[in-house]
Amino acid sequence: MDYDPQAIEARWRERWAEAGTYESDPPREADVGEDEDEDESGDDVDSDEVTGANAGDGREKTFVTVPYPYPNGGMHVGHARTYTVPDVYARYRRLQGDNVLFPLAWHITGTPIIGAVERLNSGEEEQLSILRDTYGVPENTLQELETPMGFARYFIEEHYKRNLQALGLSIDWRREFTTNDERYSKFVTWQYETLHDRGLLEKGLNPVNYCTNERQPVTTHDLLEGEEAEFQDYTLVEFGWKGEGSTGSDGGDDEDDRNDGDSEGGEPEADEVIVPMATLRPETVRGVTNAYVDPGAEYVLADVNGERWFVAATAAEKLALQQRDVSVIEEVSGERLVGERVENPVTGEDVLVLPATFVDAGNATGVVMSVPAHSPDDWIALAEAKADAERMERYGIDTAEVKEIEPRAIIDVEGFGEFPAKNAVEERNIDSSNDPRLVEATQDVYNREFHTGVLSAEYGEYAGEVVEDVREELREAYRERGAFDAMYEFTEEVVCRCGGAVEVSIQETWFLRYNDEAWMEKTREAVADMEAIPENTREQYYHTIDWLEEWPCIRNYGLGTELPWDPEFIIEPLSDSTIYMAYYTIAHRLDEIPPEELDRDFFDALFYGPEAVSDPDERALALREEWNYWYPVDFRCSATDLIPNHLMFFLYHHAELFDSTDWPGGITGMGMGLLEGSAMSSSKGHVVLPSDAIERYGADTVRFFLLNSSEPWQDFDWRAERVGDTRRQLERFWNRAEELIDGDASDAEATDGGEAVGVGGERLELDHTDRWLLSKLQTTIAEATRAMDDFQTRAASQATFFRFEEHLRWYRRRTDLDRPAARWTLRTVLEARLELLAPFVPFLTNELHERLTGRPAEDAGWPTVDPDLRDDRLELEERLVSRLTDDVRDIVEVTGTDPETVRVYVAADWKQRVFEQVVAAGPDPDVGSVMGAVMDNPDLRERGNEVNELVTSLVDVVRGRESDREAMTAVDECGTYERASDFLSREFDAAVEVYPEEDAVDPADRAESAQPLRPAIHIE
RNA sequence: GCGAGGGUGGCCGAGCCAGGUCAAAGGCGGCGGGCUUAAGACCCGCUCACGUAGGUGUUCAUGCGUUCGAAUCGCAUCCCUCGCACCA
Repeated sequence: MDYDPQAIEARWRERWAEAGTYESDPPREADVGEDEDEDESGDDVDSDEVTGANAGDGREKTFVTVPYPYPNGGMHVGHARTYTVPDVYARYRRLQGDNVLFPLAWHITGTPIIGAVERLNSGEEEQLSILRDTYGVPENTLQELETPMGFARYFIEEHYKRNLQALGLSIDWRREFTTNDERYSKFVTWQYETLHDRGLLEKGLNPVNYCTNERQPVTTHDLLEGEEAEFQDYTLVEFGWKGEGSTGSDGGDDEDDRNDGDSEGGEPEADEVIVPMATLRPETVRGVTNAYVDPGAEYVLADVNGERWFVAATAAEKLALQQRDVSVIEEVSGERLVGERVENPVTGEDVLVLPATFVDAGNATGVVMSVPAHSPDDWIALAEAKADAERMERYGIDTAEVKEIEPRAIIDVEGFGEFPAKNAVEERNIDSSNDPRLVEATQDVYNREFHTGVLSAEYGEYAGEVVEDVREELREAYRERGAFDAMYEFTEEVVCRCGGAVEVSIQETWFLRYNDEAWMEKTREAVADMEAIPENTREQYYHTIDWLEEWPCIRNYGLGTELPWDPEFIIEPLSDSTIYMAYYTIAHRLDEIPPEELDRDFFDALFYGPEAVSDPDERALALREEWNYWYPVDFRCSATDLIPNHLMFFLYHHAELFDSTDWPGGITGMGMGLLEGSAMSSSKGHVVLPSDAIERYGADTVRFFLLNSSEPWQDFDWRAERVGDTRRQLERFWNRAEELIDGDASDAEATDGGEAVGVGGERLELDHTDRWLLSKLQTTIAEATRAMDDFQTRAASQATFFRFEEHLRWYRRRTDLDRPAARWTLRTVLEARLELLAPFVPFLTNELHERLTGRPAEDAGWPTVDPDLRDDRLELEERLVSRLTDDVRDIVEVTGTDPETVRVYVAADWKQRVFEQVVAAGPDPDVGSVMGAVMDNPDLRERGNEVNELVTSLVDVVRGRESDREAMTAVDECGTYERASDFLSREFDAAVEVYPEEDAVDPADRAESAQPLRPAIHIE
C-alpha cells in the first residue's frame, strides 16, 4: 500500500479524539499499582531529572506549556513549529512513561483584536486582503468577524484549533479557555490583589501615545503613521524674560562672568516670563550665546502651573497633555520675542533672541537656544545671522550686537579644536544652512561629544567629567533647582488610524516594581535554578533583571481583566499572562463553581493551602490537589525574543507568588521562521497555511521538516523544495518498513510459526553483522535520548532517521538479507526506530508499529539501551572492514587498475605486542616512555629502529582515543578480514586473500608495511 | 550606541563548552556508474587541490598569540542576527 498520509492521519486523529488519549489527570486511587510499566529504568540512559513529587501510580509527571496563541489573525506555518516543539517533548516524556500534561488556551487580552475588528469594520483594504486572501476567510463569514469575540472565535476554531489538531498535537483540550473568561479574570484579580498587598505595585506617571481626536491613549497598532516614532525626553531650559518692554541695553549691565550658582534659577520674579528652550543636550547650557524664535509662527503667553510661559501655541496644548495646568492668556506672534534679551537660568547671562525660519514651532516649545561652539547648525546659523544685517535691522535688532556674539566652548573633545562645530563644518566645506551634509556633521559632533567630550572648568562639580557619565545627573540637579523642566516630544509626526494627531501624553498609571531589590533577588534565584535551553541564553535573563525598570501594567481600554481597585483600567496583556500555567491545572474543573465565589479566599486556599484562610472552601482544597500534582511547569517552550519581557515576567511572578519548589523547571527559547529565505508576513501574503501544507504533504512531513531542519532555538526556513524532499524521505521509510512488515508474514510460515525467534532463540543464529547493527542501535538510542532530554529535536531525529539509515545501507551491503536472523534483526531495529521517531512523526510510526507488533508506538515506550547488545569490538571490526574497503577502492582508483586479486596482510605478532604496550600507556602516551617499556623485551630490542618508527606511528593512532581502547587490542584482525572476504570479493569482483605478515604470499613486498589496525594491501 | 548571541567546505547545518581518531557528521544540490524500454524511485561511488598504492598540500570570517598539537582556548579587527520596553 502506498504511503497515504491523509488516510492514515485521519484515522489516528479520530482514534485519539474518541479515546481522549491526551486528556491527563493526576492518578486516581484506583490507578495505583495497576500500571504495567515496561521500563526497567535504564541506568545507562540519562536519568530524567525528576520534577515534583508525585503521589500515586509510580509515574513521574511532566507539565509542558507554550505561550497561548493570540488569534488576531490566522495561523501560518511559523506558528506551527512553535506548538509542535512542546508536543514532541510531551510525546517523548509520555514514551518515557510520564503522565504528561500539555494544555493550551487563547490569549485575547488587549487591543490587537479590537483594532483588527475596527479595521475590518471600517473597510480597510489591507485588512480585508489579509483576511480574504492570506487567511482565506470566506466572503459570507466576514460578518461573523465584526465583533471582537466573533473575530477571535473564528480564528480559534477555524484556524488554530483545527490546524493544531490536524498536526496531531497531544493537547488536553478540556482545559482550553480565553483570557477574557470571567473565571480567568477572577484568577488574575487574585494575582493582582496579592501583589498589591505585598507592595509590588506602585502608582506613577508615564508617557503614552495619545490621540488628540479620540481623546484617548492608543497603541502602536493603532497608528497610521509614525509607528517608528520614539519618545524624546527634552530638557526645557527656563530662560527668564523680564517684561515685554525690555531692551537689549538694560540686560547688558548685569552681565557677569562669575557664572556660579548664586544667581541661578530659582523662582521667577513676578513680572518675569519663562521662555523654555527645548534641548536634548542639557549639558550645553553654559555654551549658550543667543536664542532663536520663528517670527512668523503662532506663540502664546500662557499660565502654566502658575507661571507665565512663552511657548509655541502647539506646545501649550502638548504641555496640557503632560500633567500641567495650562491656560492661554494671550496669543502672540513669534516676532514679539525677537530682539529681546532672556536670562540664562544657569549662568545668569542675558542673551539676545534672533529671528530664524529654521526653528520649527511645531516641535517641542518652539524656542531654541543656540550653542554655536558645539552645534554645527548653530555655527552656520550664527554666521548667517551676522551676514544678514538687513534682516536683523528689519526686526529692529542692532547688528553690532549680533556681531559681538562669539561662540563659547564648554566641552573638550579629542580630535577637535576649541570649537568642534567649526571643525566639523570646515572639514566638510559646509557654508550654508541648506547643506544636507549638516545633518551628518551634527551627528558626528553630538556623538563624539557625548562619548568622549569633557566638561570645562566652569561646570564646577561636573568639570572634567565625560558628558555621557554626568548628563543625567546634571539635568536632575538643575531640575531640582528650578532651572530646568522637561517635556516629551515624538521624533517624528504620528498620526492615528482615525486621522487625528497623536501627541505624547503623561498619564497616571500603575507600575509593577520589577526593580525592587528583593524581588530581583528572588528572580535571580529562579533563573539560577532553572534549565535554560540553550544554555547560552541564561546570561540574557540575568542581564534583563538588572535592566528592567518599573513596568506600567494597566491600559485605559482593551479586552481583559479590570484592575481590582480601579475598574476604569484594564490589566495589560503581558501582565495578565505570567502565571496562567497554574490556571491550566484547574481550568477544566472550574465550570461547576460560580465566578463570584472565586474570590480572594478561594484562590488563597487553592494556592496557599487550608491554613492560609480562616474558612477554606472545600472545592478549592480539592482543586489544590490538581495544582499540587502538576506544578511546577517543567518546561516552558517560548521564544528567545520574549526573554526581555514575557519570560522575565513569567519568572518574576512565579518567584514572588509561589514557593521555590513551584518555580519553573526550564525554559527553551525558540527561533524564528523564514519562508523561502525571507521573513513571513501576513500583510504581504508571504505565509504558508498549515492546512495547505498538511493537505499537500501530510502532517508528519510538516512536523518532521519543522523539527528536523534546525534545532528549536535556531531559525528555520520553510522551503517548499526541502519540504518535498522530506516527504520523499518519509515515503521511502514507509515503503521499506512496509516491505519488511508484509514480508515477515510470509516468512513466518516458512520458519515454522515465526514468533519463537529471539536473541536467545534456538534456531536463530545472529551473525556478526546482525550484532553490529544491534550495537549501532544501542548507540543511537543513547544519543537520541540524550538529545531529547536537551530538546535537541534535530540532533535526535538526525541520529535516528538519517544517520541510522547510513548504518542500514552498510548492513544491506554487508550481509545476506535472506537469512531469518537478518529479517529478525531488521524487524527489531525497525520497531525501536519507530518508537524513537514516534514523537516526531506520530501518525506514521503508530500506524507501522501497530501493524508490526499489534500496538501503537506511543503505547510501546521509549527504547532503552541494552548493554549486552553494545559491542565496541564488533563496531571497531566493522570500521576496519569499511576502511579496508575504502583503501582498496582508493588504490584501484589512483592506479586505474581492475584487480583480479586483493591481498590483505595483517601485522606481525611482534607489532601487535608493541601496540599493546602503546595502548597500555594510556590515552596520551609519550613516545619516550613507551620505547623504554618496549625495549625491555630483548626480541623487540633487536629490531631497534623499526620498533622506534612503529611506536611513533602507533602513538598517533592511540592518542586521544578513549572509548574503544580495550577493543583496539581485542580485535581479531585476521578473523575479521577473513569473514569479510566474501563481501570484499563482491565489492571488487576479485579474489581476496588474507595473510598474516609472517606467513604471506607477498609478490610486491608489501606485507612488512602492515601495522596493527592498518593492514597492508596489495592488488594485482 | 548599549545588551545578548553568532560567523564552518556550492547551499542548509554538526563539531567548539571538556584542544589530538577533523579534509571536518548528516541532509540537499552537482557529477559518474548500476537498475529500468524510458523517466522517476532505488542502489553504489565521487564532489578543496595535486597524486598511476591507501599519500601529500592548503582550509573552518581576518590577524596575532597560547600549546608538542587549535575549527575548538586567549586577544584584536571586520561582518551578521535578535532585543533596547510599556507591544503581542
